[in-house]
Formats: sequence, C-alpha cells, structure tokens
Amino acid sequence: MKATINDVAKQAGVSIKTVSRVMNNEQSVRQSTRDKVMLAVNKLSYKPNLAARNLAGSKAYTVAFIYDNPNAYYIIDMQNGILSACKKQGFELLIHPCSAKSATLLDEISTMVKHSKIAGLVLTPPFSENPTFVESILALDVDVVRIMSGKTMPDTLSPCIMVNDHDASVNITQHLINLGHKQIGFIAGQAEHNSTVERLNGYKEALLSNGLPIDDRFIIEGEYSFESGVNGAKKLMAEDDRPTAIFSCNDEIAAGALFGSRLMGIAIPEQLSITGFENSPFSRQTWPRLTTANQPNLKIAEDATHLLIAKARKQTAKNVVTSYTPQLIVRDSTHQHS
Amino acid sequence: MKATINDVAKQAGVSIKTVSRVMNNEQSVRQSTRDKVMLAVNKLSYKPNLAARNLAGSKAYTVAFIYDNPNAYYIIDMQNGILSACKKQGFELLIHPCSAKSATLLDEISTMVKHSKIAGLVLTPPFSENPTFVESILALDVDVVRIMSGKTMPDTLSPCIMVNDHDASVNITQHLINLGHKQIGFIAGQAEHNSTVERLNGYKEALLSNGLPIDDRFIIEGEYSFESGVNGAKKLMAEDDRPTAIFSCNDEIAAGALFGSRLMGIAIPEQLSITGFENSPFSRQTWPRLTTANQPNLKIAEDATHLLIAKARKQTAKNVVTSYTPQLIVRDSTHQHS
DNA sequence: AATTAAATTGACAGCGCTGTCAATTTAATT
DNA sequence: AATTAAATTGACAGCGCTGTCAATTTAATT
Repeated sequence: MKATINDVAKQAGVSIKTVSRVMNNEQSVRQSTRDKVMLAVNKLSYKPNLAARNLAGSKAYTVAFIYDNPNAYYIIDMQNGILSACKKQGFELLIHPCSAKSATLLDEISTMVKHSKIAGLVLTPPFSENPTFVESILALDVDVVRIMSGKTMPDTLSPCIMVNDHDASVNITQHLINLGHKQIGFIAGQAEHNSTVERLNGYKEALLSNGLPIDDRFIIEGEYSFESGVNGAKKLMAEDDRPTAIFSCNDEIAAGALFGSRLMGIAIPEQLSITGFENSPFSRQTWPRLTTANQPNLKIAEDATHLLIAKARKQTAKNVVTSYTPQLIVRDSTHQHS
Repeated sequence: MKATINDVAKQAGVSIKTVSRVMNNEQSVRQSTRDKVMLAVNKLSYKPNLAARNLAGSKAYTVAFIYDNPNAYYIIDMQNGILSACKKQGFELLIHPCSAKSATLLDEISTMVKHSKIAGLVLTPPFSENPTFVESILALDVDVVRIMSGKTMPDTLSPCIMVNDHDASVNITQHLINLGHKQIGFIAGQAEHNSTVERLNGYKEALLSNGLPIDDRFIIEGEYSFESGVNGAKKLMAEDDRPTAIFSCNDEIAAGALFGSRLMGIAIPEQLSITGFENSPFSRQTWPRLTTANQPNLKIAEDATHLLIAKARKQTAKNVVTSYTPQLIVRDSTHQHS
C-alpha cells in the first residue's frame, strides 16, 4: 500500500539510488532523469520513510525543543515557530519539558539522543544562558541554537538569537519618565535569567541618563509569575513615599501587579502606571490593557530553528547571531503623572 | 560509542534476539537470562534505537496530537498530559497544529502516516466531534482516541473520554440561581463544538427545573475567545431589562465579559455575577477571580493517551469510555443578588 | 530411563533507505 | 576520430532492529 523507494525506481526505470538522489535534492542528476523520477514520485505519492532514513543515513531529521518554563503563551509561540521552520525543511520536532534543576537532566537528554537521531536542540533561558550546560550538550555531538537575552553573543559555542532587553527596557522606562514619573518601581524576574539583569540595567540606565536617582527600596526581587507581581506591588505600594509607576519584568508580573494594587484600592492608571514585557495575549486582556514591549517569540523561534538546521547541515561555517529589540507598545496601563 | 543490540548480546553472551525479547518485555525468557541481559544493558546504558525498531517491527512507538485550538493553556495541558503518558509507555509524541477548515487536512495526516509509523491520534474538539473525519482517519489504519463533550459515547468507533459538560453546567447555573439570580445571560462558544450545545442545554435545564423562564434575548451566539466575551457582555448589558448574571462558555469568554462590563461601568460582582468554565490559570488572574468549573485537562489527556496506546497494542478488546464531570469552583466573580 | 510436550533460545532474512565505490555515459579537448 | 576528464548512474553492503521458524534445552509423563 505505502509506496517505497523500490516502487518508485521501478516505475521510473532508474535505480533506487537515483531516486534517493532526487529525494535529497542532490545536484548531479540530469534534469530529464529528475523529471522522470518526480513523475513516478507524484504518481505513487511517495514519501521517504523517516525511520529508514534515520537508520541508513548520517543526517538527522529531527530537532528537539527542551524547556523549563511555565508560561503557556511563550511555549506555544516558541513551539509554533519551531514547527513552522521544521515543516519548511522537512524536519520533525521532539518536545521535552523538564526541570532545569533536575539532576538527571543530562541523562535524559543523552537518552533522547541515543533513542532518536537528532540534529540539534533549541535552547531557551534558563538553559541557553548556562554555558556549562551548553558545553555538555555539545559534547554529546548534538548541535545547539540558543535564544537568550543580551546585546552581543557571549561566546562562539553556537549560533544565537539575542534579544536586546536592555534597549527595550530603556525605551519603556523612558516612556514612563516622559509621562512625568520620577519614582518608578521595578519588579524583577528570577535573578538567574539574563533578561532580568538586562531589563534592570536598562531601567537603571534610563533613570541615570535622565538625572533621576536609583532607589533600592523600589527594586523588588521576584520571579516571572502572577503571584510575584501581586506581592511585588503590595510591597512597593505599602510605603508612604511610594512609586507612581511600576516596571514589571514581564506581562504576567504586570498582571499580578495590577491585581495587587487593585486589592489595595489603587486606581490604574490614574494613581499608578504599570508596564509589562512580552506582549503576550493577556497583556491585551487585563483591565486596563498593558503598555508593554513586543517580543516576537514566534519569529524568534522560527529564525533560531533555521539557524540550527543550517548548522546541522554544515551549510554555515561560523556561528551566526541575529538580534531583536522588542518594540514599545503603549496601551492603557500607563498615564501622565499629575 | 552508542551501544547497539549486538554489543549487549556479546556482553551478555546471548543472541540479539534474546536481547530484543528482554527489551520488549516478552514472557518466554528465563529469569536468569533476563538478569544477565539487563546487567549488560545497564553496563552499556543501552537504549533500543527507535528508527531501527520502527523499520523492522510491526509495532508503532509514536502518538500524534493534532489540534485546532488557539487556547494556549488548553493545548499546553493537553500536551503535557499526552507527554506524561507517552513517557511512561516509551512512546514519542508528534504534534501537528492545523486548521479544521484546511481542505488538505486529510492529506497532511496521510503524509504524516506515511512518513513515520504512528500508533494513533489523540483527537480533541472539533476533530473528535466529527464522525466523518474520524472514520476517514480510521480508514488510514491508524488508531484514534477522542476527547469530547457529552454524557455518553455517541458510537463505538474508538475509545473515548467524555466530558460531562451538561451536568457541570447545571451545577454552575444552579449556583447562580441559589444566589438569587433570575435573569441569567449566556454567552456561547462556537456552535460546532458539542461543548457549546451541552453547556447551553445544562443551563436551560437548570433554569427550567427551577421554574425560571428561558429568555432568548439572553442567549448570545459567540465563540471561545476573549473578544467574543467583550461583545457578548456589551450586547447583554445594553438592554434595560438586563441580566444580573452571565454564564460564559469558558474562562476566556468570561474574562472578556468582565472586561466588557467594566467598559460599561458595571461593578463585578456587585452588579453582575460572571462565571467561566475550564479553570484555566487566568481564571485565577482576572479581577475578580472567576467562579468556574474545573476541567482536568492534563488528567484527561493522560487518560486518553493510555487508552490509545492500549488500543494500539491490542490489549483491549472493545472501545473503553471514561467520563469526567467538571466540578464547580466558587471564587469572587459571583455574588448574592440583592 | 525413554518418550513426549513445553519452554527457551538462536539463525537468518529483511524492513527502506543512504554511503561508498565502481561503471557507464556524456562532454571537452586534442 | 581518439583521448581524457567530468558528469551521471547503479551495484551492493549495511544501518539496528523484529518476525519467522527451526533448534535446543528443560520439564513432565509413561
């Protein structure tokens, strides 16, 4: 029922090797032969068998995405981006959610690699930002592409997609300053994420370049979660001399901060401006809708996957970097300070 | 470097077929032989190669999840549930987001099936609720498990997980009635989803059994989206004689309804009670937090996948049904009617 | 102890491809 | 036209397993 390479070869009157060459887009096949083969391929609606390819060949046709991130919107976007690139290149995707703290993580990955032939891994924070981890993966003879926060590539271990959180944060903070805010709180994500550090630095830099002081009471340690936003806002707004605006490290924190301030009877945005980061769907679904920075996750993931596949195919000599700067989106959660 | 079945056989002093038997948990292997083999397996940390298994064997080791659903929380839960079952049974997961309206959908799936050997598909609405589609899939000689809305299995095509939306909706509506509400609006999801029909019927049944009238002006057609909730609430609340409570077909609609009513200056829950459905994370993140029904998606997906794998392994004679009734969770978006 | 049946193990082909290397065909050069 | 080089094609082994069937070992029966 399912056509095999033998059926196609017979139908086209060539050897199976020639069919193989056509299917793999190799150069040294005469056009007329290629046409003959494609005719047979279409007639039989032949698809090369992945298992056989994996077993016989040296190339891999699978990419894996391992992640440790509770943000459903982020993961779905990443996944769809990866999938879109995979589809274009005829690759499969293996997904592996896991805990960054798991002691057996490297074993798990090594098992994955023994089990299926995989071309490489798409790594997001926190994995991508841990050089020791990346080196351990590379030692398994698997390619890697990293999506991480920063202005420039930290090393040449792998191709990278850099997200310029620093500049985006300067822009967000400047937006708040332009609205007349002088006391701006900051609710951080996990300190282990580069994005937290980059965003904090951008925030500080904008304050300084506008001649505003940095007040450590206004900088709250947190994590990328709704709860953390609730608690952060409660802490910030408990002070007498409290901020008139809050820079939240992502949309989820911002939504939490919104919730927390409302619990305290604070009107948003009249009494307090709040900004998010990521432009995830629910930045459009909070009340009021969030001013945020657009992080094009789907595009980033797609790019990353293309880089990974190119690398795995040895089409590129050196490790490429691409950079994105999230753009400010002004909505209803920020307001002129009176 | 990677150990193969030959290495294990040599190490254990048996034939490769015996190693194969042990790895596949076949019965007719003496315990002492099994031990010898396992010793070698562990020593070499051997993992059977998926590609070789797929190519040589008649069994499949891959399950596919095809879906058409923009709800990130739902998809992530489903995916994690499927993944968890797959991991336990040594299966892989292939994910395939697609459009239910795509004319080439069956081709895409047929291509998938030719490309990799897959044991079966996990189907969610709207796919699971389209018998013609299910039959076309079965014709490709692929097993199927369906997750769908309803009280009882509609046919015996495949194992099913039924979600009893009807009874859950009766409970939600009864909760509103108990709070003194007599005029309860309803914002529907897509009419093509059984869940919409089931939830509407449950709502109606509760009204009737409490001697309350069914007012068609209060039933708004919609879809499972935030926007639809915003618009639905606007429509419902524009009337002079407006509802004092809104039953929203899911949490996203409820969040939208919250947003829409607030746009009109209506206080929630004091002036209007709103309920959701699903207990997705953001039912805890709206202001106020949503009264909803808990739909244990992760568990449902895990169950479904176990049923699918059992079916694919021919371990079960007939097609099993499991049923879940989402349980009411009362939070802050519902309030006594004064 | 000899015979028979059941349990356990192994030999070998083959799944559908790709990689290697050799054979053949075509084009370029003298 | 003969020679040489380059382009194109094919033969065949082998990737790492499972399925089939036959051989061997062990246990049960007389």
